[in-house]
Amino acid sequence: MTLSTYSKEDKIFLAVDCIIFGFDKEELKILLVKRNFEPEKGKWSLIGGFLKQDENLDEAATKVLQHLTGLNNVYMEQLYTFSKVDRDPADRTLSVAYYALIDIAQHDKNTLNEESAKWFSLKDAPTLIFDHKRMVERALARLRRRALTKPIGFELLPEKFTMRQLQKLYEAILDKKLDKRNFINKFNSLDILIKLDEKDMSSSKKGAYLFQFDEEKYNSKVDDGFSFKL
Amino acid sequence: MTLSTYSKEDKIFLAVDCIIFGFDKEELKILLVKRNFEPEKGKWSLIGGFLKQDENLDEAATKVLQHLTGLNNVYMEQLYTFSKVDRDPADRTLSVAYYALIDIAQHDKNTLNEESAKWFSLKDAPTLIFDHKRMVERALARLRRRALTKPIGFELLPEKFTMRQLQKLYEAILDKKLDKRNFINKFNSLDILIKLDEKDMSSSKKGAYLFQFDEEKYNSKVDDGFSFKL
DNA sequence: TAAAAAAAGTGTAATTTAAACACTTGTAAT
DNA sequence: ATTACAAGTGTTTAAATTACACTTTTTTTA
Repeated sequence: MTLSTYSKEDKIFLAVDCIIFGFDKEELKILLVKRNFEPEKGKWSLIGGFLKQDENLDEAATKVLQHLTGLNNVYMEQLYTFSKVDRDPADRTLSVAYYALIDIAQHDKNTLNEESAKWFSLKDAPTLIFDHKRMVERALARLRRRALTKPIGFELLPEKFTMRQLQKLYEAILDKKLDKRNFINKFNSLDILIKLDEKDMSSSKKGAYLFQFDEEKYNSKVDDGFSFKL
Repeated sequence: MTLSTYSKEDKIFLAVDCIIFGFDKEELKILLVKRNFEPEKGKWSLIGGFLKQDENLDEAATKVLQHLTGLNNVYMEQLYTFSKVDRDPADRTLSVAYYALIDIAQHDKNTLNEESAKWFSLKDAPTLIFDHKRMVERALARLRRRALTKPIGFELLPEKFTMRQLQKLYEAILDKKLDKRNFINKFNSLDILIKLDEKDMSSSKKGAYLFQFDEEKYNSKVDDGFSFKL
């Protein structure tokens, strides 16, 4: 076994691109950047980076996220690897797409200085470079499936949220109206939320109770065979 | 835009590895090969190959499958990209895993000469090189999910099959016993099978009617909003 | 200060879907 | 003619999902 074991094979550039989802009151948004290098400089793009020889993909994606948002501990999942030969006109490059869910509010403070990054609602996002549009579509499809089977919605909300906010979130993800009572009954039956004594007064005179995801309880229920299913 | 646009970035070897599933009467099997090059020469491995500069991943995976099984038009799906830095001791290599479903019977004829390839039932598969075991686990998990929401089971069966064979297949995939009547009722209600006038006499004196997947009907139902759900 | 407005909060009945369950039929072998 | 073996076939019960409307709380305004 020598250093040249695979020396007859091709080596290829590997990019990591992130679809960063946020949620803002009523709708899903994605975070895009104005590309500041060629090719396609100045066009809107997913945020990305290249994979280094000495890091794995999760690390590369984490780095990209950390760099743009200043956030660590972000929910993140590998999505798909895009490999069309001419997807990047500059050079042969594969891209491994990741998607991430962040609490848009937490992020806002940090990013205001980032001139080149901007949140777009999914509906009116600009034209994206390369195959990034396909990446977003695939990410959205994955998010929809995942949201029904894993409690990942909370990643998009502040730690404390009202049932109404939670419902609006799911309505945005699934792109359909849900029945208020059925939604609440469903979540109550799952029994993974903590009802706080605090109320959110920002959206009504009466105020709405705040809830929190009880991750510990969720985990122990999972250990006992429970599985989240909306 | 010059040829050296990305010249400061690293290039990396990219492998494609295939988890090939087959079904043999009662159980799921995977096709493995004895690796005939270093490192780990002589050990059991998934079948794989390297990605060339001028092909995309699907093409590379198709080539791998075609080469080993002699089959074209195989059901195949990209699974996940494995990137641990030291996953291949010989050199830094990423591997994009694909899984494929083939009719084991169709394949048998072609592969008998292939000395180094062998079918193993999932339970008693040998130790695999690198991270191939994880790949198989992930493929199996994906197959289980997929089989419940897409009519892909048929890819593992001959064109004509009995309801009992179909049931055994799903039992193998899901690793649990199913009720005969409920299973048949379910498939009948989906209304995507053609009942033939032929019988299979190989497993009983009475003989069992053969069925066929009606792909055309399925597709047109999908166009009308139908979705397969077992 | 009574009425209107605005969002929060709450339960039940109807429908649909999934699960449990056992006997009869047809044919070859003895 | 009897036995053995897998094929084939419906109904009942339970569980999950869906549809649906009024009351509460508090502020604003007439």
